[in-house]
Amino acid sequence: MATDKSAVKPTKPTEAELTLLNILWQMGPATVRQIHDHVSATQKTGYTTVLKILQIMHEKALVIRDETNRAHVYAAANSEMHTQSSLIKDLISKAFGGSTSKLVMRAIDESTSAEEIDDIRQLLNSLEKEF
Amino acid sequence: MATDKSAVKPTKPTEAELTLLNILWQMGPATVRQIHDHVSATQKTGYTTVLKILQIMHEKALVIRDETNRAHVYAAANSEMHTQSSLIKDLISKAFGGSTSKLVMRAIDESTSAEEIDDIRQLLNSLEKEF
DNA sequence: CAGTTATTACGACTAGATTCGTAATTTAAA
DNA sequence: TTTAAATTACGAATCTAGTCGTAATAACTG
Repeated sequence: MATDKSAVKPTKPTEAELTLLNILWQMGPATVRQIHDHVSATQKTGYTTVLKILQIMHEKALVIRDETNRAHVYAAANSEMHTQSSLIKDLISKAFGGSTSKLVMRAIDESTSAEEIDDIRQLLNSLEKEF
Repeated sequence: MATDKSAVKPTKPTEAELTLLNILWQMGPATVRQIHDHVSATQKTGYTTVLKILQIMHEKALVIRDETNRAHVYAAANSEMHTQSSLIKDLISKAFGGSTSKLVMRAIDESTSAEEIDDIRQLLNSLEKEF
């Protein structure tokens, strides 16, 4: 599988990358220091580890960075919504035979709160699809 | 309580492993030859590659195998439903902040067919009795 | 300016995933 | 029984992810 740098096809983030993206979506643009401080609250990860992953994410175009100042400022290249859609489509195709309804059936179980089910119902109602 | 090899927590299947699991769920128990023939229809993967992955999956307890005959017969250790639930829960926690409704919102878009949306509506309706 | 500190760059190392070639083994056939 | 074919076992090679140490660089302080 060739890695063509010119073909900027959106890469699927790895687990560590997704962790950092979640932080960036929450914080907005941030320096490595800020991101590391944030991630350190829950994990014991070295500063240079976070830096390295952000550099790789930059090569993959998962993040953009502002190099104006000494401390580069990183930001997610794509919106949380866009990335979530991409991830869920990937899972639907690889584990649910392309069936969205099958996925929803598996997603909802006894641990799903009544509030969440209500939210889903409202979403369905708002979809006035013509039959 | 010590870690018992027979009670190892099922690991998350990798992508290649998920491909083989999909085949096993569809075909039922099968030999390496049968599995390879099936996978060869869409990919050009060597016989020993499939064999090796199945052996690793066996070590991980993702599959069970019957060694009675010369050609071992492999079968998925867990049901498709169980594995799907596990995968979707993993994604919900890592990319959707634990919110099932958020996932469902992202899963449904313009490419979702009216039939699928209808299936989801019926699922929601069947849940209504429980509340 | 010199020394300290903060940050980035570079590369090494481990672990897991994926690939497949070759050897060993078993079964079947001639 | 000897040969051929099919299958499993083993291990090497490559690739990606994740980890972090150390060097280089830039900025700040006195």
